[in-house]
Amino acid sequence: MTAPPNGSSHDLAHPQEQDLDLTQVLFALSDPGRLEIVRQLRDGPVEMAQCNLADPTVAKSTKSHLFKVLREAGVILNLPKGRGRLLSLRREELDRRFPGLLDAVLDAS
Amino acid sequence: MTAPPNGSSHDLAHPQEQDLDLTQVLFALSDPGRLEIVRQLRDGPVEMAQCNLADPTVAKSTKSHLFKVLREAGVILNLPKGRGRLLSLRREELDRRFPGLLDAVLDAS
DNA sequence: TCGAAGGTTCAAGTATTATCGAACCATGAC
DNA sequence: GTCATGGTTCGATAATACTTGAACCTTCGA
Repeated sequence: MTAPPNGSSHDLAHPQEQDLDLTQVLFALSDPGRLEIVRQLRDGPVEMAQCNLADPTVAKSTKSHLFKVLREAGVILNLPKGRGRLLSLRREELDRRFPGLLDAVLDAS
Repeated sequence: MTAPPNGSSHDLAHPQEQDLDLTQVLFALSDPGRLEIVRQLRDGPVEMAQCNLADPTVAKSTKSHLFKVLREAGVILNLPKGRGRLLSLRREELDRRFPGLLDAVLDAS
């Protein structure tokens, strides 16, 4: 097969802005580990490999799961970049859909 | 025993403002049923007996549990009133502790 | 004092989530 | 190619959370 499947590259599913659900977003943010991740993305995209949790003992499959919950809730974007992945907050979409929510959470002590 | 235990009346525990935890609050709000309750308290205190869920089939013990989660997270106040209970949002405390959060959640579509 | 209304708590079963190792896949470096 | 790096997914198990009936408590009204 010489023809590449076109747009292959492990593409993960992201919900559309219109499908974002408030309770799902709140749930995604309601875990300390996931919240920690979100805070790290506050100032811009971060490569997953550089995105470390306070607890260094957590398995990589567990870490992957945390990202999955955030992605499926529509909180973050997880795109392929080189041999790794680039993570970013879906700020604009979240702000449009739930104005003030993300800032309130990020600003909270 | 003629002497009443003084301040008896089924007093439920409520966390202090300083002990409110963001992730716990977010978790409490991340359930559709609980969110529904919180919305009903938006415009002021409501007696529990008048606080009904969309789904009328839910058992009273289940309902009680929903209120418990909200209370233990510090989202609502649950005080005795007559033979029932009066529920209210802990608005001021939540606003002080997590500015903008409650409004963002309540205003969300 | 008795009964009914309104709620909490307990115990037990069910469902959902978290966690991890192992297997697997893609990319870039060589 | 081959190998190491970086991640995802799967399957299993542990931990949480949800749901409910039963038992119980308190308050109001008769």
